[in-house]
Amino acid sequence: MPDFILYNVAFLGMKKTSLSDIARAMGVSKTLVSLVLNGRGDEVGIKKDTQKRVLEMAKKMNYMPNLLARGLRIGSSRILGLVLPNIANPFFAHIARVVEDEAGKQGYRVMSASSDEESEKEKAIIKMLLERQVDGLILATSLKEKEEIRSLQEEKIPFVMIDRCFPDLQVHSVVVDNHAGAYKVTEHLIEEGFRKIGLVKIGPSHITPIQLRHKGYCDALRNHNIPYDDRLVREIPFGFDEQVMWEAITDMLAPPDGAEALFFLNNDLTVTGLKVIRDMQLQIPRDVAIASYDDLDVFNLLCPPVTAVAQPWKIIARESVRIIMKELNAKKHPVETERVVLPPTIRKRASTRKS
Amino acid sequence: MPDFILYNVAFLGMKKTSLSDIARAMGVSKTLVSLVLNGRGDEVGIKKDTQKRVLEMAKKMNYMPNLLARGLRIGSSRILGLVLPNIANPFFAHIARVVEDEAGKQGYRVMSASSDEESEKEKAIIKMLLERQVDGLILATSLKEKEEIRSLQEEKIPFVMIDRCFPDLQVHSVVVDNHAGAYKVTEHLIEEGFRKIGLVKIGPSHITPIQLRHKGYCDALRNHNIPYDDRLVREIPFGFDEQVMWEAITDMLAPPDGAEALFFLNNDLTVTGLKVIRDMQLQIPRDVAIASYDDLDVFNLLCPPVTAVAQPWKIIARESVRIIMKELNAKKHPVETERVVLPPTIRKRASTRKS
DNA sequence: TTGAAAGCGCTAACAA
DNA sequence: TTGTTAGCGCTTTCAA
Repeated sequence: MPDFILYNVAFLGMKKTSLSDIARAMGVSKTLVSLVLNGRGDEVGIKKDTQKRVLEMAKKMNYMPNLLARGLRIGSSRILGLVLPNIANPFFAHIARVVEDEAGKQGYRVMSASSDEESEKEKAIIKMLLERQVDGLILATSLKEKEEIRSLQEEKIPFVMIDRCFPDLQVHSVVVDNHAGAYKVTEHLIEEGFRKIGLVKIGPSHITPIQLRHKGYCDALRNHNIPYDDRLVREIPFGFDEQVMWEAITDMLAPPDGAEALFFLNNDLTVTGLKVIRDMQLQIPRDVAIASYDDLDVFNLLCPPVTAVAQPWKIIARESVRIIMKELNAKKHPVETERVVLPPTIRKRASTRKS
Repeated sequence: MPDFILYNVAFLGMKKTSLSDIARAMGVSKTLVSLVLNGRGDEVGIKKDTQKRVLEMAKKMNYMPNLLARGLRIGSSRILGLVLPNIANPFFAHIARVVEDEAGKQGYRVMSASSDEESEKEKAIIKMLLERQVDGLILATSLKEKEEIRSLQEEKIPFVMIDRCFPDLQVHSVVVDNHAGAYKVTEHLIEEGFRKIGLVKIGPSHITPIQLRHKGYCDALRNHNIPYDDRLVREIPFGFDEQVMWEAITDMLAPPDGAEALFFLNNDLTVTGLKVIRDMQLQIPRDVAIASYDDLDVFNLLCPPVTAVAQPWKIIARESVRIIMKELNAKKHPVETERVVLPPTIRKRASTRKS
C-alpha cells in the first residue's frame, strides 16, 4: 500500500512532494508529470484525462516545484541581481521597488544587495550574485575601476548599468543627464543673483554622476563669468555624520568670502545639511540659499520649500528591466548596446529665491 | 592534450568551470576538490601539497561554485525570504537594509518582495519564496487571515513575524508596542489641550498594528473622559492619492465639530496629510495640530517640526534575523517561541503645541 | 590520503 | 500518447 505512505508523507509535511513522488503514486513517468505541470501537456499531446489526473494528484499531494533544481537543470535561475549603493536611500529604494515589479511581470525575481559605495564590497556582491547564478545584473555601481565591468563583459554576463556608468565603456546603461541637472540648478541660482555658490559633493570622488554634476556646476559658473573657488567646494565621505557636515558648512559660510548659496549633490547631504543649517539658526534663503540634487516628497513641505533636481527613478527602473530582458531573450548576440539618457526635472522653489 | 582545451574553455569564458573540470584537469576526484575548496582539507587529512595544487588550479581555471547545485544537494539555499508591504516605504526600506546586513554576516542572502497590503499578492510571494527553497521567512504580513501563517507552522517552515503579528498565534515575533505609542501621543495631545482629535488610519482595516494604534487612541480618550466620535476617525486605503486625503481631511475639519488635531497612523499618511494641509493654507498647530506614527528624519525639519512616534527599525531587523538564525541552527525543535515587544519613542515637537 | 558512486529534483532528447 | 535515460554541479557515504 505505497499510496498510503506517500499521502502521509505529503500531508504531514514530513517531506516535500517531488515530481517522482507524483509519478510513482500514479504509476506514470516523471516526464509526463513534468510536461503537464509545465502546461505543455496539450503541446506534446497528452490525454486530457491524464492531464486532469496529474493536476489533481499534484494538488492532492501538495506539490511545489523546487526551483533550485529546475534552475540547475535549465541553466537559468530566473533571478536578477540588483546592486545598489544603499537600498535604504529613498532614491534607490524606489528603484528597487519598481525593478522588483517589472521583473516580476516576466517571471523573474530580484536579489539585491548594498555596496555602501565600497568597491571591495561591490566586487564581493557581484561574485556572490554570479555564484547564485543570477541570469543578469542591474548595477548602480560603486566600482572605482572599470576593470570589473570589463570582465563582466568578457564573461558575457548580461548586465545594465543604471544611474552610473563609465563614459568610455560600450555597455547598456540608463542614466540621468547629471551635467544638465547641475548646470541648470547652478544657472538658476546665478540668475537669482547668487554668485558665491557652495557645492557639497558626496564621496568617494570617483562616482561618475557626482563628477558630472560637479562639471555642470563648473560650466554654469564659467558661462556666467563667475570664477571657480575651490574653497566653496567640499566632498563629504559616504557614511558621514552631522559633525562632518557641520564643519564643512561652517567653513564654507565663513566670511569674508562665504557662500551665499549651497548646492547639495544628493538627498542624504541635503537632509543633513538642512539639519545643520537649522541648528546654526540660519534663515533660508536669507542667510543661505539651498538647492538639492535629488528631490524628496517632503522637500516641497519644508519652509521654505527646497529647490531640487528630480530624477525619473520610475523610468530608470523600467528601462533597466526592459533592456536586461531584451538581452536575456535575444536570439542573437551581441545585442545592440542601449544607452538611455533621461532628462532630470528642475523644481524651482522658494529656498533659492533671493530675498 | 586535454589541459589545453580545458584552459581555453576557462579563459575564454565559453563555459563555466565546474568541480569536475578541475578534477579532470588534475587527475584527481571531485570529492577531493570539493573537500579542499570547502576548507575541509585538513580535517579530512589531505596532503598540504595536494591542497595547494587544487587551490591553484581552481584559481587558474577561474572556478566559481554553483550555489544552485550546492543548495539542491545540501537541501538549503542559504536564502532568507523577506516579505514587506512595500520596500519603497522608508520604514521598510531601512528594515530591509539591516536584515540584508545581518543575514549577510551569517552567509545568508535575502530575497525580498512587496505585497502592497494585498493578501493574495502575499500568498503568491510566500509560495514563490518557498518554491525557491528559502531556508526561512521574515514576514511583515499583509495577510487578512491567519490560516496561511498556521499552515507555515504546520509545514514547519522557519519564520519570524515582524511589525505585525496575529495576537493569538504562538509564533516568533518582533513588534513595537503600538498601543503604547498611540496612547502616549494621544495623551500628549490631550494634555496640550486638544480634545477633538482626528485619527487617520491606513487601510486595510485588518492590519494588526493599526488596530492596536486605534485602540491606544481610544483608550487615551476614554481615560481622559473624552467621548469617542467616529466622525473623527477615517480609514484611507493603501495606495491612496492626494484627492482621497483631501476629502478625508476637509471632512474631519469641517465645523462645527471639526478636529483641532490630526493623528496620522503612518509616515505615508503624514506626508500626504501635510501636503493637503499646506494646500489648504492651514497653519500648524494654530488651525490644526499634527502628530505622526512613524518618524522620518525630515519631520524634525518641517516648520513646525512634527511630533512623531519613532520605531526602532534597526532593532526590529536585528532581532528578527537573530531569531530566525537561532531557529535555523537549532539542534532541537521546536525552539522556544520568542515574542519581542519593543518600546516606541515619542518625539514631542512643535506641531502639537497648543498656541 | 584519495576515489567511486549515488542522488538532490528537475528537464529534455530520444525511443517506443 | 507515454516512458527511458542521462545529466545539470554539487556533497557525502563508503570503500580502498
